[in-house]
Amino acid sequence: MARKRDTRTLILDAAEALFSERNFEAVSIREITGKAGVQLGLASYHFKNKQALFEEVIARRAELLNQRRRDRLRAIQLKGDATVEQILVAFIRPYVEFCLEPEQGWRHYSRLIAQAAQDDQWLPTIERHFNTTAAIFADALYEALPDTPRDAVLRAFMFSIQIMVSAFANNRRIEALSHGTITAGDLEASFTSLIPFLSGGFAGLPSR
Amino acid sequence: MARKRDTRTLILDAAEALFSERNFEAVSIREITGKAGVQLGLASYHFKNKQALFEEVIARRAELLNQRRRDRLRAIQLKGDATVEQILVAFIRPYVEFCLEPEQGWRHYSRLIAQAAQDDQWLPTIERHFNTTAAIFADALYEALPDTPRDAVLRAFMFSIQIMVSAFANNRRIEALSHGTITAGDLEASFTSLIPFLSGGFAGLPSR
DNA sequence: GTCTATAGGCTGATAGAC
DNA sequence: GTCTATCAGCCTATAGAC
Repeated sequence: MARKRDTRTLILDAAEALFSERNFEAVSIREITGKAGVQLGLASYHFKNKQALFEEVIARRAELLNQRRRDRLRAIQLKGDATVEQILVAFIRPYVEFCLEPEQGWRHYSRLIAQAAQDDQWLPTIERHFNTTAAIFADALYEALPDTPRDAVLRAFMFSIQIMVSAFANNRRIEALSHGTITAGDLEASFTSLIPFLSGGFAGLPSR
Repeated sequence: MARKRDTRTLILDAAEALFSERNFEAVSIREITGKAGVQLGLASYHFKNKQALFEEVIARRAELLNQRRRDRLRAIQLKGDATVEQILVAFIRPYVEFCLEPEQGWRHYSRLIAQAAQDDQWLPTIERHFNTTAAIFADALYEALPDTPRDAVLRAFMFSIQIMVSAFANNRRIEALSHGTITAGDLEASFTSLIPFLSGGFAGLPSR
């Protein structure tokens, strides 16, 4: 018999799943607690209010992801000068690996991040959790591309983050345009296309 | 004295501006009619309901954008074989030019599209208005890259659309990471970085 | 920590006078 | 086409019993 997860976790999991499908405003607390199978009032008891619940969903997995990314970057840097491609893989591969876990949590999380990342309302939250590690990767890219202006490198890195985030958020528009040849949910295939595209993008930047 | 725009247009403009800042669900009809300076009931009179109003906001500018893009592509193709970079410019440049107009409408529109593009709820609407032209550009890219698998080209095109859309949606996260060196609202600078990055990305795709 | 009940407010949509 | 008034439903958040 599966051990009963505590109420807090039940609510967080349900919120994560629902917020990954729809906006913050489009999901009600009643819906979350309903899906979690707990009473309405418990959401307010465990997480002060709706906004704090959303932020806790973001916070719950952020540090684990950041840590995995930094570990991977450090491992590469210990072996010598890191290439742009290696740095990108260190940043993106953990995201894919977590999403590929049989449990659905990370997949929901990645979709949720995709929408939070472009909603001004959550910009402070996103920055608080992800900017420190993003800055470390930006520095690594500056080092790998000493002859490219920093602004150009940073812009390219932001482009990369945006594509990564949306590529793994199951954007289904590609299915119609490919007449069904491509499946949006095939994350390994997306990753395989993504890396050479991004590496090529950095290679295409003008030098100083 | 400025000629008074009709109520329909007032409502569409106000809705466009508000929906560009916040989600469909986060904006109320009262807020829209309030900003437009018209009575609440008029929104339902002119546009059956909230959903239809949102779709009309998307529809209003879509065909003009598509037409400009196709005209530009055709002009290039008449001069000989189009390069990947030329095709990308034909697709993206009209978007930038509209956004640079002094009137704010297109800027709001571009932000609105950025969020609608990744909300499953609006996928059918986005596909209805934009897939025909997107397919034309995909075909042009296939021709320009005959030795690259079509799936890879299409994926790269989708990456490009995603970056374009988010790059011009004023994502302000780059401002903190650049310590203020980069301004998110500088669309010309974004465009200047974007084109070589995307061209390089296509160049980095594996050949058959 | 959990449950019930409810307060208090805002929502989209409409009916009907002008 | 416009304006006023209102309905019925849903929302978040909380108070208080257990």
